[in-house]
Amino acid sequence: MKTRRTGIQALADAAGVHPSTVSRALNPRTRRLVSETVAKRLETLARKLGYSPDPVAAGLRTRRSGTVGVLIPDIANPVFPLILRGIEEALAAAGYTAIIANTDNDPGRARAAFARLTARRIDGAIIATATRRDALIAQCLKLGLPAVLVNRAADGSRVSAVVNDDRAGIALAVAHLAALGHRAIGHVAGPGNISTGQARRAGFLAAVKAHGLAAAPVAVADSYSVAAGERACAQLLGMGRSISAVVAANDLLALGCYDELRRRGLACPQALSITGFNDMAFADRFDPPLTSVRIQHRVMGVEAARLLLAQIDNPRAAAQEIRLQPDLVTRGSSAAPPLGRKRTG
Amino acid sequence: MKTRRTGIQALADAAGVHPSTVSRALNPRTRRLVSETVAKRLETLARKLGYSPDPVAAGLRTRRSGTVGVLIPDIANPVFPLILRGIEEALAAAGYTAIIANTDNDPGRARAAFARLTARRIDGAIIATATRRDALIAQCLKLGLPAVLVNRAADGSRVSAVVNDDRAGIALAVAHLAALGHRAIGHVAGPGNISTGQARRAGFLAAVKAHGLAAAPVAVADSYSVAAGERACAQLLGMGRSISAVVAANDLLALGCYDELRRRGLACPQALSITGFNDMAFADRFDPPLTSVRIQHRVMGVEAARLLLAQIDNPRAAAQEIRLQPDLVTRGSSAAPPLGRKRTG
DNA sequence: CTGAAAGCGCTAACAT
DNA sequence: ATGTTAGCGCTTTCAG
Repeated sequence: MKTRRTGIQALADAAGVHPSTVSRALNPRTRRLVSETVAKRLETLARKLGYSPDPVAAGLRTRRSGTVGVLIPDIANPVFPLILRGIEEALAAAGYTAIIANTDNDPGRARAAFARLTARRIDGAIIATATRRDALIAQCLKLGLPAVLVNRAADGSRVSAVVNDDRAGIALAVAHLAALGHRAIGHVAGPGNISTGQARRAGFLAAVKAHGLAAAPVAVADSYSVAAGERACAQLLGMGRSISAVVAANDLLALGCYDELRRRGLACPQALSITGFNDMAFADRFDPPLTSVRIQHRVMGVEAARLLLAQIDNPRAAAQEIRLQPDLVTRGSSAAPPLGRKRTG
Repeated sequence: MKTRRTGIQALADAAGVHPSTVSRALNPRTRRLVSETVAKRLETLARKLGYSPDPVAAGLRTRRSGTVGVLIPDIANPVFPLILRGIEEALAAAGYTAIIANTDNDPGRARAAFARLTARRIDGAIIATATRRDALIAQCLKLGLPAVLVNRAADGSRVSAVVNDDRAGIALAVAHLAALGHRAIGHVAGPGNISTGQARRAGFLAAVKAHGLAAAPVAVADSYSVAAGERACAQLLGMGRSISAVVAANDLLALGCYDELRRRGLACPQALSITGFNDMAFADRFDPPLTSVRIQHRVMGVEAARLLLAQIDNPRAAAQEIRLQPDLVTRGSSAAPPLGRKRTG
């Protein structure tokens, strides 16, 4: 004996009007089509009967699901929960629901996740997994599905994106180290096929040059992970170049550097200074506390959601890029270089 | 001129059969109602035309959305992303999609989030936000909505839950400290209205008694956060009881203890040992590395999803509780007590 | 301003 | 084994 959920029909009966009138009255967009008195009455009645519209049924008709897909490379990376918060906040305020999918940095999983999302008729996608030339982006474009990239951009800006000013961020780190007296700085770069990896690397080289610093060796990590950071750091230190600091392209890579230093019995920051990027949660708790480029995680999410909603409203609007300014949080992992230039190779 | 998405009708036309035949052929559950030859043909055709069924439209008819709501208290707490992974994995394998909602530990937000989820016609809910007597649980019961609690349980087991064996976990921590020689141990407890807070506290007192240890002061934190841990730790140390170790009810609280110790100029573990609970990501990176009770995050999520799916299939099945066994990860925050009994109050 | 009627894409009785 | 016929709950022409 399941009591039938009160639908638009029940309301119409109770109010003695036609269902379509109810629909019009309760939908903000069409409310003005109905007389004020009736609208008011229906609203009261709706509250009394505990009526709530069914967005799914409505979506079948309007071809709008009120949902947005969010692709995240790795939810265990503490940067993303914060971005998510911003996204959900802005989306919820507009009556939208986020459907989150993890890709584990795996293009295959990403494709599968994306397929499930489109099957669910998402109205748009926020993509945090983008590589510089990403198949998913091409697909969104082809499908005419509104999409916004977050944190990472793609080559050729055919799609909107909210990113950090990576070059500026890295410049802050390099300037900080230079001010401490470092003259030879290395870089553990992120993957070259991801915009942040590429931009931070370019930013690093530019900053080093701007400060007139010495040889600046670079080792590229093959993913944003602690293990990859450790490997890249080993490679960097194995180049036989004397450096007194390492700028890592993100915090996980920086932690990998910690590990490699420990393995070699080198103290941070006494032997080598390390800086990270993202200022992830608990970065201040690490040993040593990590100097890192702080980004506006939450704002990034909020802006991405805004951009997407705007694009859903007006699909033909031009793509735009929002670039957020980071700042530097100085902590214990960076200090003046050892006095005698130290050979670390 | 948007090319109309190929629907079941288009397929039917192309194959020269009736739409319902297509439906039957493509739905695993009804596939056996249709002749093998036709089924095969339709499958091929579907692939060729790039047809994919619309679960939303189907759901309108079947009253099943294929979605599950997941309520998380705080996605920035690193325990939850890991649980989520397990949930999504198991759900995706069954063709279900998770819709995640953050409540920020706020009952008001929880209610709102829950309302949005039910409006979306979720088939069930996984609740990680439960207090011991939770309004949401009552509501699920009333609505007949399948629900499973994860990590936290509720009083009275009217609903299924997947939890840790908290008493066993705390017992491991106490046993470890006792083995190191600690005779006076304090506890920073979690909120009393959350099952984990209550169970770990009870487990602590039981373990202390079982080991024949001395007076065991307890301070209760009003939330699972670093700040609350710091306050509770201050309270604990202010009781004027001499203790040499603190068992914290979770890792964030343990970090709060770190802060309070630092404020007082007390070294951990030299002056006071600290243990946490959850073994959150990066606990091994803290200063000092945190001894913590490790829980089976991912398994917890997987089992919760399983339980929920079973309940969706058979809504009248009895509630059951799965209790997972934790173990202890020993790190630098716990050591033998100082030789002369130290007065910390 | 409101009612009537059609239909979004699919599934589920009920035929046949 | 397949076709017929409704209809899920809502929105949207089109009339009046």
